[in-house]
Amino acid sequence: MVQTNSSLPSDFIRDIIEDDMKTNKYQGRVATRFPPEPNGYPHIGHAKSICLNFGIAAQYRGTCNLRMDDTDPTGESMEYVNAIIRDVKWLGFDWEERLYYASDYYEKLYQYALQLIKMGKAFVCSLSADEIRQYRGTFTEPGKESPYRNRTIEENLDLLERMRAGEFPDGTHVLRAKIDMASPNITMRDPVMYRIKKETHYRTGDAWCIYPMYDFAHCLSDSIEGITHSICTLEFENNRPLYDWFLDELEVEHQPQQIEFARLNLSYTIMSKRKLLELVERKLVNGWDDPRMPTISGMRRRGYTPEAIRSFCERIGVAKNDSIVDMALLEHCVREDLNERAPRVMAVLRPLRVVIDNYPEGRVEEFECPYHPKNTAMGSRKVPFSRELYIDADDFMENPPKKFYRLSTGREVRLRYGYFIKCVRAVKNERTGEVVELRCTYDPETRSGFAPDGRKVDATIHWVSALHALPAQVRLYDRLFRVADPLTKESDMTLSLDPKSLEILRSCQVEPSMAAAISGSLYQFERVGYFCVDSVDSSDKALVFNRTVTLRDAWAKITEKGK
RNA sequence: UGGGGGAUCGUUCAAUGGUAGGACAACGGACUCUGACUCCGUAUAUCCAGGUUCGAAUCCUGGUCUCCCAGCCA
Repeated sequence: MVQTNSSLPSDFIRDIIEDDMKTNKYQGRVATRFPPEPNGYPHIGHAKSICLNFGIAAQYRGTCNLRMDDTDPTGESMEYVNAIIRDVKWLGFDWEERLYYASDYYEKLYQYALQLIKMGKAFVCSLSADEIRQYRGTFTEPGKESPYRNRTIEENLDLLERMRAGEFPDGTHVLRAKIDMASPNITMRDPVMYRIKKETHYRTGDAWCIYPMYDFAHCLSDSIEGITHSICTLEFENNRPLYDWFLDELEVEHQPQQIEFARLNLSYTIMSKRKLLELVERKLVNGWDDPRMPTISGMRRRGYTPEAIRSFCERIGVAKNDSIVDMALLEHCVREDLNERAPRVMAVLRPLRVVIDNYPEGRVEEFECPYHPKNTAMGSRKVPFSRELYIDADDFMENPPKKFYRLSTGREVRLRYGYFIKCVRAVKNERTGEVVELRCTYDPETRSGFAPDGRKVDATIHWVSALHALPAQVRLYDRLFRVADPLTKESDMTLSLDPKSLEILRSCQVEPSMAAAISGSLYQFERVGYFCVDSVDSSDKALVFNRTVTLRDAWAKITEKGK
């Protein structure tokens, strides 16, 4: 059972379900489904739907099916099916043996179509796609009936069979429901049920050359599976009368109800599968699992956890308002989870050499450093200390502003889990003026991290021993887009991509305990952020880390304000 | 323009005729061997105009804004 909070969530959909339970509408049964089309990788928006559907099923002791809504061979593939299966599983949900495919219902759906024809409720239309569009009318004008609308049942039956048999080329005929060309709801103006597509389907191969449309296939698939609450997004609200129409006309024994909620939008990213595909195909990102992508696989590679994503999906709630959730909330959920579970280690991203003049050459000490400041159960590791160290270049300033209380010439700081050191001199590159090395002294009395004379330091900084540290590459990931809503107006999203969304640091130094780091494992680099071992490019010989998310940074806010 | 939805702190979700509340963000403070975590505190909202009512975010009337629909996509 997946439940991040102790309190059960409540929302308008769960209210409907509780009403249905009270009135015994489905004999107390709750059955949902998550119905992705396998034409792209699932993203965080899908995660919202997954958590909703599986969450509801678990809460009401019902079931949730995983169903591939694969009614259009164009763009669908097994690669996507596998990605979907992997990601839903990874998120922590279980459909048991109920993995279904709309394509498995093709024969049943075809029989339903025949039935509709026999009832005089469907007909084969031989208008071109263009003509159908023209006949459909507009928002303000009613449509015109197709001249083929009154074909006899026998003729329709014959034509549909021949469509199925492959006698006609693409686009020459479609099967349409006979409803009402004057309906103010355009969805009801004799909608297309089947089209001819002589394309190989990734599962059914060439067995079919006619494929059912969403509106026809979806409601019947739900009915076949005994779905009680068919939860979908807002844009299908217009389709609900049609969803019901097929089920009513065919007098199916089980009639599910469709309920619509607002899809997730997240600031600083995009959720359109088409646009995401475009980023991948144009190589503007490094594949579907690029850590900057809002895909589940991208977030996994970035170091986000299923727990964090589930917690996020619970917190954002479920409603019918169009909204854009602040990315900061997702990041908060990630930090909240990682703060608890990530072992602390020290890593220096932009190394600045420090020489401790009064520390004996060749001497090495080891400090016992806990992996977590509050959870002692996480244990500790030994970190070597020697005369030459690296600290982060950010932790030294030659002319520090008032509120900077890290290292500067003449100032003393504490090395995390180590000694107090004082900077006596900054060595500069004569040409560039850049500080290339710090000469410091240490106070041997401060080994515990405290001074016996009670003096205090303003800052504690992280470090690694130059002799013992391991080289590593660190990839600094940030939000993909510079603007909160990259798809506004007709603007090209490409222009909003943030070129700084990935910065690769190739000369980082991490403490030696990281030699054993396992692929995908998560760490907090103390005072810097959360990082994970890249699951694709990292190896024992060449460590590669991805920045999952920065730590909250009060200092960054201060410097930001100064600007 | 016809039809279908939606409007509550900066953002998001609640309040189902009876004190407008939570989370994130922001700001201030405490604590701190992580400028982290944690803790405490502060400010900020009912789209507008009428009406019903002892009492309206909620009910009624009229407006305004906004999203979705004219794929042989889902």
